[in-house]
Amino acid sequence: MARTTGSNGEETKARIRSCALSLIADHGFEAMSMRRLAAAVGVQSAALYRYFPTKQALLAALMTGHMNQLLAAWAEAIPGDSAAPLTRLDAFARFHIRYHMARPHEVFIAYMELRSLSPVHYKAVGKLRSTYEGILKDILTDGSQCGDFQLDDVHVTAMAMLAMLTGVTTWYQPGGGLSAADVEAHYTALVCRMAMTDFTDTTELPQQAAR
Amino acid sequence: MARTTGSNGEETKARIRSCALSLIADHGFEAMSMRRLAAAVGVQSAALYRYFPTKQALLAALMTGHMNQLLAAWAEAIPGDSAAPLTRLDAFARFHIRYHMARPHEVFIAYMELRSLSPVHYKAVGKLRSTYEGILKDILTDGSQCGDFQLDDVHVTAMAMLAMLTGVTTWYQPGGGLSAADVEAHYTALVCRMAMTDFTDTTELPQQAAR
Amino acid sequence: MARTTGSNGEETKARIRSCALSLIADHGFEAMSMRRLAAAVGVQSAALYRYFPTKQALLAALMTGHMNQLLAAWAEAIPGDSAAPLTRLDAFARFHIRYHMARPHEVFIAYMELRSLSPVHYKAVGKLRSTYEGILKDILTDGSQCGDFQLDDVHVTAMAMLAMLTGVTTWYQPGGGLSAADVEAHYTALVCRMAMTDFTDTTELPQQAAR
Amino acid sequence: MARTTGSNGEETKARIRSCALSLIADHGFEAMSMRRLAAAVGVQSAALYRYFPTKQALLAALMTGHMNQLLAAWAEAIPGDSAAPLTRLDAFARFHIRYHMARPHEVFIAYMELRSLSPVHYKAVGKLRSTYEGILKDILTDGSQCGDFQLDDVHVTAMAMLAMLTGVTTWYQPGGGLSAADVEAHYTALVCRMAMTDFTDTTELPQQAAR
DNA sequence: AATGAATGAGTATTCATTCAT
DNA sequence: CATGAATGAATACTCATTCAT
Repeated sequence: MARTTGSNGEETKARIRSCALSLIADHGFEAMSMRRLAAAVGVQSAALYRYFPTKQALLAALMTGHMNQLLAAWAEAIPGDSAAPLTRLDAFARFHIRYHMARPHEVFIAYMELRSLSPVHYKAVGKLRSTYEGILKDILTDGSQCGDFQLDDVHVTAMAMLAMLTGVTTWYQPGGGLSAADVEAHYTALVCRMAMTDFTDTTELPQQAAR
Repeated sequence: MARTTGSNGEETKARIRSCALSLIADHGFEAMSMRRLAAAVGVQSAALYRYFPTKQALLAALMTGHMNQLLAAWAEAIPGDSAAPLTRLDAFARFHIRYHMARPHEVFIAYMELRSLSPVHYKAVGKLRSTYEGILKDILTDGSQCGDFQLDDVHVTAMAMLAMLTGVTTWYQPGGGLSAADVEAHYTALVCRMAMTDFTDTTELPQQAAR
Repeated sequence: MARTTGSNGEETKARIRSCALSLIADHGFEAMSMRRLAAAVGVQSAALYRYFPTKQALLAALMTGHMNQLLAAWAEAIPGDSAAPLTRLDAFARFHIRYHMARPHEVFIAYMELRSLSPVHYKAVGKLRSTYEGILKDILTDGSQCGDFQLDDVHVTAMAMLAMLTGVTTWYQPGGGLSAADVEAHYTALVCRMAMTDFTDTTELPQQAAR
Repeated sequence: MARTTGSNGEETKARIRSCALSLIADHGFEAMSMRRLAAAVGVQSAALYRYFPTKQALLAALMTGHMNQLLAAWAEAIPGDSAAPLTRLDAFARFHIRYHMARPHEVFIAYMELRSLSPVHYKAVGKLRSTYEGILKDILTDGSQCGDFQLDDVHVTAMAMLAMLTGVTTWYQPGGGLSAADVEAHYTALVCRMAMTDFTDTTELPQQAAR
């Protein structure tokens, strides 16, 4: 036999992508076999190679796809460079949390499977990641320069904020006592506190408090 | 050949542990083959099985070992429950950052390979993890109750802080412009800001700022 | 390489079966490695798993296949329940000897590798075996009831006859002084003697003779 | 450590033998690992090699041991060459059944694991086996010559009798409706019938019966 | 557009055996 | 007399991938 009647290339490709996301999120990229993926999609494994030349290419497609969509989504949601830094920071935090909580599979994979990428793809995804980090760093730099924020180090603060925000996917389970909106509000508040400055430098505080 | 002259069980076991840490950190647990591990240790793969009955058992030993050492190290470093919450929070943050920056392999594995654990081991490690999280939560709760901290939600804040602190291992490279002491200071400051309250509730700020 | 030009699934499967029969008969099931089997068939070991999911499944297929063919062959050769018991017994003995001498490999395996079967398969094969034993027991029972045979115990006699008849494969080598037809005649005669009764009960004879 | 206090060579050797008999009977020789055997005995596997230089040697020891004991036991039980052939046949049958039913493990192994023997050991065991078969053949020959038995072929008859008698171990389970004495009586009767002649040649009977 | 048949390299694990102690 | 540490070869089985159809 050959072509299954009624089969359609685009549809199959989309099914492969979504099945792969589930399987990788559940078992990890290395642990997902092309056979299992094919079974989930409902084709023979040989058919997968019509759409993605290698397993690596599939992972790369998933990850760059995710990063590109993330950047595109931000471009749409963007409040503009002209707004006040705190407004922009708040918007960024809300956007990030909301976007990530809605796509736990993609996010998990984007962070966990970086090491499974071949050097070439790793570099490409790294670039997209840097672009995204740049958005936050620009906001922090602007706020720092105009005096709205007081930060020890823009880079460190940005990395800390992103780790914190992205970390939500590792513990949040919908259906518990907290709504997604609650989480979004709490995390956004924490991010803003981290940037705001109206309190004495904390590196001295403990000693004071210990007095 | 049989027993190598001068070979010693305890030593071999330690070498297996440390080689496994490197290899898993670099390639992931699934991607580390027992053959490659044996080669790194300098024995035949069959020899590994004298020390760890399965690959799973090796991972579990590594992870529970790490968590137990972490808890033991804290118990030693502990400033006592009687100190002021902010002092204790500061101490916790510094301890966590310092401990984790010194053991990037263990930390990476402890967070990345949870899913590779079998259910039984997963549960065991989960318990140890909760114990550690409990330390921070207790500090936050105490600070909240005595009014030193003002927090929206102890659990959310604790999770956010831990993700942020632990995240340092994903980007920090010694030898850049930042010293480990700088990073420790910055992160500790951020943690304290997240707990301190002497500025208006940020959930309202953005709207104000957007005016 | 991939698919060999002109390769055909059914053919490969048949070749696997027949090579497996030879190898198991020669070395035993446990001692036959899938590698050696693959080499005998002329494929890579991985190819075997397209046809039989496990080594166990291959053994089970061989053994149930043998038993089913044996039962089918009898159903075809059957002289009918209406014939005289002695006629039927003679027919059974001839059939059994002839069938077994023609398939020494299958027979040897069917008796020797029972213990290598997993419990599930063991039970299935056991059922088929009982069905076959039932054929002989029915003949003996009928002959006993109509007085043609005089038997101490139908079950014991049936077991004894089957062990005797099947045992031929352990020593008979074609090309010696005895033809297969001779063996068939001799064994059939022995079976009939075991069932016939026109001589004094032998359990008393030795004592008499010993007098 | 070295010698376990109180350990004794002869005792250990005997324990190895008896544990090996159980394990081989249960799982087969190939499936019994020296490790499992050592565990059953309560020593390290290396210790086994003090008593048997290889796994093969252990099997050979078990099998030649069994055959030698069998022959020795017959020599003791022997009723003498002067008795009447039927008496001697009866005695042989009773002896064989009794001896074999009492040692199912040894018997099972002696018949099932012949193929696991290396050529050298196979030949040695084969010789002992032939000696034992010779006992029966002599009885049959004597009975044939003096006219007490009428046999088509001494060799075929002997083989048939031995297969039949030995087969008892494959189905008899003590504790059912049949006592060991019953089985002995039934089998002995069958053997005697096979040798006795006072009924028309059975090879012609079926045709008659089919009339 | 997809299948059915196959490959070759790899997996974790187990084996009988050895030898320094 | 026996152990503890190790070996080297083997085991059943799985993998990503290929290619004729």
